Amino acid sequence: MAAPKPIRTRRKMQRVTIMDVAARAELSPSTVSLYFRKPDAVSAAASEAIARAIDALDYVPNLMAGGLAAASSRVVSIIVPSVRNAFFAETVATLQDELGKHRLQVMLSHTEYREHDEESLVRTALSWTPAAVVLTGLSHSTATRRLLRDSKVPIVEIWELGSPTMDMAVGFHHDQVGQAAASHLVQRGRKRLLFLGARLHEDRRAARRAQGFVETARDAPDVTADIIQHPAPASAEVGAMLLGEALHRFPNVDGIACSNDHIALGVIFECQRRGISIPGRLSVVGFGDLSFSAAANPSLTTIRPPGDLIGKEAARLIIARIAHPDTEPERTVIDTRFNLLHRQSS
Amino acid sequence: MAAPKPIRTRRKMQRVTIMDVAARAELSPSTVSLYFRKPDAVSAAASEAIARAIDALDYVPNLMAGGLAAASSRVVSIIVPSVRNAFFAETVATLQDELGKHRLQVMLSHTEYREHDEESLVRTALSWTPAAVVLTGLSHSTATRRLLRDSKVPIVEIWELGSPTMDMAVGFHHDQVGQAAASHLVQRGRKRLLFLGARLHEDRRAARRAQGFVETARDAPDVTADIIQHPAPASAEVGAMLLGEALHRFPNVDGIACSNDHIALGVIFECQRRGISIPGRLSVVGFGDLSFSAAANPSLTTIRPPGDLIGKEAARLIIARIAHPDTEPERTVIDTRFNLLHRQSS
DNA sequence: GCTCAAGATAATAGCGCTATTATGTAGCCG
DNA sequence: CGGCTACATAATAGCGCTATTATCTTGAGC
Repeated sequence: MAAPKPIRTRRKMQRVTIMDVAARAELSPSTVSLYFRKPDAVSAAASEAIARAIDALDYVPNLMAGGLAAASSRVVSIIVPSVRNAFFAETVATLQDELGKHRLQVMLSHTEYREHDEESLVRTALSWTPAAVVLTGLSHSTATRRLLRDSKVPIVEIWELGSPTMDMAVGFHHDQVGQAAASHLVQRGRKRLLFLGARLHEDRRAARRAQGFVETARDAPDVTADIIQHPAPASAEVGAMLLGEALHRFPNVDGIACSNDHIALGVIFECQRRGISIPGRLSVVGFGDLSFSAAANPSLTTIRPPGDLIGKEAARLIIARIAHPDTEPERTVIDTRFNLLHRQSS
Repeated sequence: MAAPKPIRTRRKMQRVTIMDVAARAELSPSTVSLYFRKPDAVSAAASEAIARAIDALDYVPNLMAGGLAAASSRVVSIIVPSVRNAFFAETVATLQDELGKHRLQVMLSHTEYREHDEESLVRTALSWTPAAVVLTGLSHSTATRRLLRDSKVPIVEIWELGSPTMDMAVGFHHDQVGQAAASHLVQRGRKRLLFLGARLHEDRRAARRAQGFVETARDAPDVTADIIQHPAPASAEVGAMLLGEALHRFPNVDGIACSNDHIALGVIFECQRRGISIPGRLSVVGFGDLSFSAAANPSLTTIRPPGDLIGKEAARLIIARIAHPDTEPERTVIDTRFNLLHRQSS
């Protein structure tokens, strides 16, 4: 019962491999591999021959093979609620730019604010043995935490600070944002305050800003504060609607903080239409310092979250961690703070 | 000279592999692999045993190993100028959502409007043997084209139509946008037209809109048209500045088209400050229909590019192509068109 | 001239999975 | 009840690269 030698017709890819390059350069595959990984270890003559061969053959390395062999990859997986949101877009873009300088690739996923989706996204992310994982916010399921912990991959949580942190974190305290807005309005002599918020049930960070706002406001003498919200995503139209509701329910409102500048812009537009003077009768504070905020009429007082800085710092932490894979990882928390930009609307 | 048998101490990863799962489920690795790739081919009993094993071991598949073995991956590489730009953010987000439904991952890269960077980005993209590559626009270097052609990977060019197309394309004609804006203003009886543009030297598509605008405008009797531009990225502030320059150089201007809504918003704000009536003395048309445009005061007439539709259609094409890898690929060009939204500003 | 270290290059054995082929096992037919 | 098919499972050989070790080449030092 002699086992017949099976003839395998494995699809022999026509792909140009490191072996082809080596053959053409009259060197071994090892040397070509070294050329990519540690160029300094290869002689000038060999380097040139390899470069010529690569060029002639139009060689494209196979990073999956490399990653498999090295049990690592230069992929950073980023999970944000949505890149449609200008805040996260800014951070993702900055991360992308900074990581790109170190030949790290960005793999992007959205939760669309559905937190329970995060686990499967993390699972897929880990399937690529990424160099790092970036998550938005601090609330993650137990399963997600376990997955990430077991993987031993560097983790950066962005855009929110508080407890507990998994590994590294870069962001700021959203309740402090609300506090800053409230303090500002109180300082301007406002007494009847409102927080106008969009999608607070899904956007935990906005909800924390709202909470910080009312708590601080209510600590001030003779000041009252409430929250008015709308379930739709933030837009100027929602802002206009919310102002209508605010005036209806609290006719003597004189200070408004908004969950972001889209809402605030809608408030400004609606006030123009209704002939309500800003900041004469009403002070308005936004959040975001979006592209239009400084140019608005009146220009919008707002709180600027440093989306770019968050991206930069997160990238810096990742790169530093990758550079020293052996040293005991250090838990790092970076508070980027935020800026209140006082303009005409308050 | 007997060769000593070398003892390899290859780092034996502690990673849970398909073999561990197989052992626990008392099945072969092949069957476990089949369970992932073709679940229907595995018996119910086996499936259950495998599922239990996966759960117990917290198995995370290694997609790099899988991709290497299968000579393919479920990664779609997307290259856009910048995700900071709301247009591309919208498309990227939609692509991400649609592709995600089919378990396709998005790898994202930015050119930052530096077209000569595209080649190296494409090169890296191809290193992942992606399922498809999505590029913005139609102008690519010869080397980029060759790389992509040789790779035989499905390609979708988005956000611009014209010649020549590499494989599939989804977008619209930007010169037609300019034409539509010009026709609209001419119809409204405007005679002294201007196109206000930001970063036209880098943003080819905006430049084509500008060109289409002046060409169409100048065909109309008694109508004159010019372009005023600024090298900075589009923002309301730049819009305000451009309006200042426009009034200075062409005091009798009565119709303005903008390279995007940020510019247009700046124009509106600046007109408010200067007491210039819109649309009484000046008609304004934007591009983009950004979040604030409908709520502006006056609401902004603008041309809406279907960023979400572009993403949806691109995803559809990719998914269709992947589903039929054998059939001869069909060159597809989808013209999504665009909408002129007539509002108060014109 | 010989030794030895440093610098280059090469040989080898996987990384964890999939595709392909092979084998086993019922179920059905005549 | 032998043979044949359909279905389920298993065995095997890579995919293209990297990490590790081994070997070869210089050139310095004495």
